[in-house]
Parts: sequence; C-alpha cells; structure tokens
Amino acid sequence: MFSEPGINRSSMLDGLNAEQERAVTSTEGPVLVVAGPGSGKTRVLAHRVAYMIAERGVQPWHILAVTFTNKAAREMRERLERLIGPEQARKLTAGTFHSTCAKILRRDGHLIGIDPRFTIYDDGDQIDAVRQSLKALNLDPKQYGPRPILSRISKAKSQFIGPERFAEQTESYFEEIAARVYEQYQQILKRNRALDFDDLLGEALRLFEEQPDALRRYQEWYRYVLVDEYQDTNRVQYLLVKALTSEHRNLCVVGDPDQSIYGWRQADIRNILDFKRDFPEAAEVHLEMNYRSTSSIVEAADHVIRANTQRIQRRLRTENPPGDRIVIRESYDEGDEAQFVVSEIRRLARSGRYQFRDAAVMYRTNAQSRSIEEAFVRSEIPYQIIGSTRFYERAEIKDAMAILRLIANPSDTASLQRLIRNTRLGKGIGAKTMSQIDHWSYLTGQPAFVALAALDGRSHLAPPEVGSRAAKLLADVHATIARLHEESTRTHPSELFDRAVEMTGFAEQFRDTGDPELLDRWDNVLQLRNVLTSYDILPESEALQTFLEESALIADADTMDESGNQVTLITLHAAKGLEFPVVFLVGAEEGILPHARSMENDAQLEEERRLFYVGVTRTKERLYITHAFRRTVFGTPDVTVRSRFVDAIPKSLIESVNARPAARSALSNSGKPAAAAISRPVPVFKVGDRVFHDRFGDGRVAGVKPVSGDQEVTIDFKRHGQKRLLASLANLKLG
DNA sequence: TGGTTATTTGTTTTT
DNA sequence: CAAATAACCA
Repeated sequence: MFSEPGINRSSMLDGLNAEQERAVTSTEGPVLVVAGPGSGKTRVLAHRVAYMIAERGVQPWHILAVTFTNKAAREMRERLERLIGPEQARKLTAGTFHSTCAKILRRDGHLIGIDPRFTIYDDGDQIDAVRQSLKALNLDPKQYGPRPILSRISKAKSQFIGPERFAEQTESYFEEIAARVYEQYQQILKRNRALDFDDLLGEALRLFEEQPDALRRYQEWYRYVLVDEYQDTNRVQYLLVKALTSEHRNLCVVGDPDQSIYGWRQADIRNILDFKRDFPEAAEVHLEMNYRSTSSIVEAADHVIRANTQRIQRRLRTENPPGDRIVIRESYDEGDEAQFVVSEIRRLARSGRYQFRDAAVMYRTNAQSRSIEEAFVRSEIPYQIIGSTRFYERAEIKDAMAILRLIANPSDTASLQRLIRNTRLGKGIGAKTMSQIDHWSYLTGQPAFVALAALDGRSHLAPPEVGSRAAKLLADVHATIARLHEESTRTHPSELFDRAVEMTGFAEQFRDTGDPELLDRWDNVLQLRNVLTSYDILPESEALQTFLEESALIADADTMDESGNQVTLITLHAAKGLEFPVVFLVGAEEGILPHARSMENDAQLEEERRLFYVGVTRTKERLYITHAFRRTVFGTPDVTVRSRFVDAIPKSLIESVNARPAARSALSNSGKPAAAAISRPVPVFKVGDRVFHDRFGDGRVAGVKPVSGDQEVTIDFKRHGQKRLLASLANLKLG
C-alpha cells in the first residue's frame, strides 16, 4: 500500500544525513548541489520533489525535472511513486532537455514559424544534409570532410550562434567554409521541416526570447525547476533554464564537476560559475559522503582525480569497509583480456557471491566491445551491449522508419530519398532524376515532395524537368504518400505501418525467399512493428508523431534492460549515473584511455581522467582494471603502454599487478626453461631461431629482450613482417 | 540504371 | 580489419 499524501515529516526526511536534508528542504530560491559519486544524489532529488509536494503544498505539475536520460526521468518518477503515490507522481514533468524542448516546440513552435509536424534529424541525417550543402556550394566533400564541418556547426549552435553571426566572426579558412555550409545547411533543414538535436534546444530558446508571452506561460507553469547532471549542460541549456526561472528563481541544479565528461559536446563548466553570478543568493550544498563503494574504491578514485589541476580540491569520504582489493591485470592481447573477463565473471558466478547481472564491462570506445562480445558469445554467458549496434541504425529499420517519417512529414526529403532508393515504389528513379529534383528544390525553396506534387498535377508550381517515364513514377510516389499521410491522422500506427509497407512494396522484398539473412531482417522489421503497437492506444491524431519523437530521442542508456540476469557491456560515457557491484574497466592503456585524440592539451587529458574516475566510481565492490600487452588497433597490432591513470592508484589497494600466470614460471632459474610450466612449456629463444606461430606462420627471431621473468622476442615473419611478442603468451614453437 | 567488385579510408565519446 | 566509397561493367 502506498503512503497517503499528508505523510508525516519524518518519512520524507528519513535516513538522510544533515547535508542531504538541507538539499531536500531548501525548496525556495536557487540551490546548487555539488554531489560526489555515490552520495545519494538520486535519492535526494526524489525526496526533494516529494517533500515539496507533500510538505510544502507545491502542485506536482508546477515542477519540471530535467534529467540526462529518459531512464533517469523514469527512475525519478518511480521513486516518487513510492514516496507520494502514483497519482501525484504522474503529474510531474520529467524528461531530458531535448524531449522537453521538442514538446514545447510542437505546441508553440508555430509562433516562430516552425511546422508542428517537424522531423527530428539524427546524426546520419545531419551528415547527409551537410553533404548536400557541400554539393550545392560546389565544394568537394573530399577536401572538406562533412564530419568536422558538422561538428563546427554544432558547436556554434550550442553557443546560440546563428549562421549570420558565425559568418561575421570566422577565424580561419576552415571556418569560412563552415560558415557557408552552415547557412546552406539551415536552409535545407528548413525546407525539409526538420530540426536537428541542437535546434531543439536553440529554437526553444529563440521561442522564449522572441515570444515573451509564451515564456511567461511556461514560467507560470514550471515554477520549480530541477536540473540533474548540471556539469554536462551547454550554453543554450543554461540560457533556457535561466529564462525559465528568471521570475520565480526556484532553480535547483545538481552536478559534479569531477564527472564532467561531455566537454566535446560543448558542455560548459562556466555554467556553474555563471549560476553563482546570476543567482548570487543561491544556497550551496555539498554531498561528499559516499554510500556506494568500498573504501578501497573510494580511496583509489580519490587518488586518481587528485591529479587534475583544474579542480576544486575536496576529498571523498566513506564509512564503508575496505572490501576487496582492486585487481589490475595485464593480458597478452584483447582476446586474452576478453577471456579473462569472461572466466572471472564465471568464477564469481560459481562462487555464488555474484550473479551475471551484477557485473559490467566498461570501455572507452565502442570498437572495443567487439572482442569482448566474441568471448561472451563463446562462453554462452548472457550479456547486453548498450549502444554500439543500435537497433535503429540497421538498414532495414532505417528504411522502415523513413517511410513512417515521410508519412508524418512529407517535406522530409532525406526520408523521401531513402524511400525512392530502397523500395519498389521508387524503382526506376535514379540519381540523375533525383539531382534534377534537387536542383528544382534549390531554385524554388520547396521540398522535393512539392516537386512530386507538381508532377502529379497537385501543385500550382511548374513541375521540374524530368523524363516522362520518371515523371510518371514520381507522380505515383506522390499519390501513395499523400494518401498515407492523409490516413495517418485516423489510423492506428501498426495498421498504418502494415498499409505503408504494402503500398510502398517494402514488405515485398523480404517475402518468398529462403535467404536466412533476409528473414532475419524482416524479423527486425516485425520487432519495430511490435514497438509500434504499443502506440495504438494513443489517439490516432498524435500516435505516430509521439512514436517518432520518442524513438528519435532515446539515449543508449535508456535501452538498458535491468530485468534479465545478464552482464552489461557499456561505454564509460554511457555508464555515467549507473552502478554495479562488479566492474571491469578494460583497455587501460595510453592511447585508449586516455584516448590518443584527447592527449593534445591538458583540458582534454583531464577530461579523460574524469572519464576513468567515472568508471572507477561506478563500482560498488569489486573493481578489475585490465590492459593488454599488445593490442590490434585498425588491423595493426602494436605493443601498448599501461595507462598513467592506473599508476595513480596506490599499491596498497591493488591485489595483483602484471599477473601473467605462464610468464613467471617460464624461466625458473638462470635462464633455463622450466621443465613444466603451469600451463605449457615456454622455450627460450635466441636470435636466429626459426619459429612457428599459430597465426603468423613461419618466422625467424631477430631480437630478444628479457623482461621480468619472460622474454620479449622480435620476429621477422615470412608473411606478416616484423612483430614483437611476449614469449610466454605467444605460444611460439621452435622449428 | 543498377549491381558488382576494387580500392581506399578511417575509430573517441552521443542527445 | 571492415565499412564505406569509387570505379566498373552489364
């Protein structure tokens, strides 16, 4: 039974320490909460909202809680349900910046000329738009990579700098180019009635600036605003929050500068300083007691982060027992590393102390998940990968989504192009025809769909010049989509989907085929359809729109499944905010963590250190840090150097360093090979020896270097060139 | 036009 | 190594 409202005071503040209580009860006016890892931040946030509602009589719909992921929003609501009941909890607004802004723009965007049917462009769509812009400007995409240009545009947008202002303040030739692309890019988005991720925030801010009445309405509505993960907000997000709260000034921000890991996404640490400037009356609360981790882990984390100079020095505290030591393990290569992780997890599971679900493997780059995943597949231990192989990035899903997006917003030319390229409906319409349409769009400023309408005799505009055969086909496309679009407001999404995949001939390409791969893909499409059915209960007029919006704005972390008993594989970035009893931090090597591309300056390096720190502090009990002697990156194997971050951990907290089981026994005394090493005998090599390797084949020893109880041999392989290998691990045979 | 193969290019991190 | 693009042929 849930507690009734009017709850006694103690239950809201029950079990909170003095600082936590202060964070919960300072409900009026601005508050800055600096919350260290594991300091009960999530709990405090939920209790604060509950307290406001139950004790201070604040109406739940007057509260806006902005979280970093939808999952965090969901968790907040769930906690709240337990505290004040589902009735009240449901009335709270909780969501990410992006989803909140999207909703605001659907409702009020028309005031600043935004079509409420707008499509949200994801990363891939954005790149396409940049490519198109380059083409329209006759610039060579080889010379100016779309990726760097897009990131420059995104950076400008995150600072609320529009194309005009950006063009005025360019500082290099590259920026000149970017400025021209930026302008063109915006035109393309506008023409397609599309907004990219940055626009969702930027346009919402523009709405607030240009329409004071609308802003006042939202200010009146959201009288209390909470922002979680404040250290990762950018300029525009700050300005949004500031605008929203400038009247009532009830703003509570929660963050931890030591966990700021999104600088590259224009998260601006100045937001904390500016908060104090713009809200000088703000109360400040520091949560420093760690309730999550063993003291070994807390101490290790503290030693790591201490090396950052751009930092308010403070120390982490815990009253937890020391627990297990941290295991640091050197593997031979990524395969061996993965194998170690798997067998260690199995060992822990067998011991009965942990389940699979208690463990997570964390890495710097998605690419690293490959070797780990292979080991899991072989071991038959259940696992889930967060991000990486994203469902919505599969070709067949993108195709199906394009159809749905097009139905919702026929002006979305990117989706139209996809449909024409990949379905029977577009068969016979080639690149030449499409570029004619493109040109027409450029001249008229109208989306491609209008060109199709003109060819179908449904527009007063003069149709583009295309071949008569193509004209007929395009008119057909127009008729089909127009019909589906018209039906969409009175048809359940799943039914609409069924009609759409038939009418476009999309379903057809998967049918009557024994090809197991095709069957597999169709299975994915059906999975998508299954997701759609859950939107059938919504009113037909908005169901499709809601689905598209939610699927565009899901974060990787949102897809985490906590119901099954499986190991989680996740990037360090996505792991922010999570915790696990057992954590494997893999690939702790220079060039990976810190990443090679983040070693140029101190600011970047310190962010990498924070990332490592985030990984360490996710751990409740057992932390493993692994690095490999040799790693194949890019198809080229290379000898690695252990990450400097590992070396910052005091030896007293470490259980074993450089555990190379076979290595120690390889050379027992005076360089003579041990008769029986634990696993296999390792020969002693000298220059000139002929050897055989399982993968590299025949070779000749070119050099030998003794390393702690082992040999590092350099070998010229006949087929694979020169390699450096560790004798004890390479399994070389004397030939 | 469309599908195939050869070459080439590149991997941070993500709403 | 493998995904993505370019050249190539049908």
